[in-house]
Parts: sequence; C-alpha cells; structure tokens
Amino acid sequence: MSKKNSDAPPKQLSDAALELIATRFRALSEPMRLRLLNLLMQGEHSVGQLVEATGSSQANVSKHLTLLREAGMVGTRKEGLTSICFIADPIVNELCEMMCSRLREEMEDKAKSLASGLG
Amino acid sequence: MSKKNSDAPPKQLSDAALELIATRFRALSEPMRLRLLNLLMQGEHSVGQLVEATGSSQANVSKHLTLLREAGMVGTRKEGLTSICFIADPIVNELCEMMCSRLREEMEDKAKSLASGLG
DNA sequence: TCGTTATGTAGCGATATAGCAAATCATTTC
DNA sequence: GAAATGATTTGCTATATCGCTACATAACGA
Repeated sequence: MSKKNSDAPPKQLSDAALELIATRFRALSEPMRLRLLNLLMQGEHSVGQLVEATGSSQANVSKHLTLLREAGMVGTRKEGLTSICFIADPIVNELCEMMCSRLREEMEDKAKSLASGLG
Repeated sequence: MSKKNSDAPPKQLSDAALELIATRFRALSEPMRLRLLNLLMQGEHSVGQLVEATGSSQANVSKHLTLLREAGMVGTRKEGLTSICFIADPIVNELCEMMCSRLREEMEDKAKSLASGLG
C-alpha cells in the first residue's frame, strides 16, 4: 500500500498545520478578545455596544474584532451604520466552556486542599 | 432569591479569570509548543528525545517545556540524569483534537467549493 | 574530586502585538 | 453635497517573547 488511509488524525503534523492551529489558539490568548467573545456568546452585539461594554476604545475593539474575524471565529453583518457581530464558529463556545470548567475544577481542588491544610 | 444558583457558568468573567484563560490558550498558541505536545500525546519523551525530534535547540525546548509546565499541561519526572515529560492534563488532547478536526472540516469544505468552482 | 552527560537559566537581538491618537472610510440624514 | 455617525485603518510607543549563545546546575561514574 502506497498510502495510509486511516480515519485517525495524522500523528505528525506539518509545519503549516501547526501554524494554523497556533493562530487559532492565539486568537483566544488575549483577555480583551475573550471578553468580546464572552459578550458575543450572550448574543449579537454592535461594535459600539462592545466598545461600551468593555470600556475600551473603538479602534482597539475594532482591531481585535478584525483578528477574530480572520480567525473565522466572529462574523459581521452590516445594518445601516452599525455592524453587528456574532459568533461564527460554535467551536468558540466549546473551547471556552471546556477551558472554564477545567479551571473551575482546579480552583475547587486547590481550595479544598487549602481548606484541609487548615484543618 | 438573593443568589443565583444555576449550573451554567457565570456570564460575566472577571479580569483575573480572563487572564487565566488567556494564559492557558497562549500556551497553545506557538507551533513549537504544539509540536512538543503532539509528540507527548504519542507517549512520554525525555527532553533529549524532544530536542532530537523537533530539531530545535535544547535551551529552546527547555524553555517551552517550562512554560507548558507552568500552564499545568505538561508534567516532568526525573529518572537519573534525564527528565521524562508527559501530558499532565487531558484537556490538552481534547482541545487539540477539537481544533484539528474543526480545521479538517474547513479544509474539506474549502476544497469542495474550489472543486465545484472548477466544474 | 574531576569529568561527562542531561537539563535548566540568563542575557541578547529581532520580531510581534496591545493600546493610544489621528486620519480615513462608509453610510445615513439634513 | 455637507454634516454627522459608526467603524476601520494607520503610525506610534511600550512590552512581550521567540530562538540564539553562553553559562549554571544536577546526577552519575571513574
């Protein structure tokens, strides 16, 4: 057989694949972007609403949204003057919830061991 | 009721929480670290083995491993002179597999639409 | 103890990016 | 068309970090 044809993911990832994956995770690696995503997970928001909710500058929010759009995580739709943003890829919710619940676990474990250490 | 008692995660995340989450995702946002994790997902490796497999410098691998250790994703066990590295948190596998399969989907969709565009 | 081997750490230069301010673009309204 | 509004883009500075080189630490054996 000249070619592997398994359903499993390849064990060795190419440089290009690693770059792609890294870029996606990098989009999630900034607090401000996570805050924006957190807001968008609760429903669509205009850029202006995001600016107000985050307290950041319009330019800054816009730049982060551009990056999130390029990563395919956020979509935008024009409505008159305003542009409405929304989560474009449900993986965002999954990844964030997975990470959050994992961190909650860790925090609880840490709290528990601290508490028992006081006993 | 003075307090919400839902099972759902809190809607508004604190700055500290966002920093924590961002730091975790940032650990996954570099190709070299992803390559190291990819190797470790296939089983334990010594630092030297990781150096050889990646072709990177020993200092560089060590630094990335330190970061991954601080993020709680990689663990280390000393065996004589060598230290053996392993995935310490199964969330690494889940996150990476989720991201990889999502990217595969996208690539396939893109290929399909390109192909139909040629038809 | 000395030397060797396997890792870890420090310092450095180059590059990337967050956030600010100002300029620009696009759309609606007068 | 001009003004106003919402959003994006462009320079800029400060900070972070990648990978390198050189050095330091730790464990083992002669």
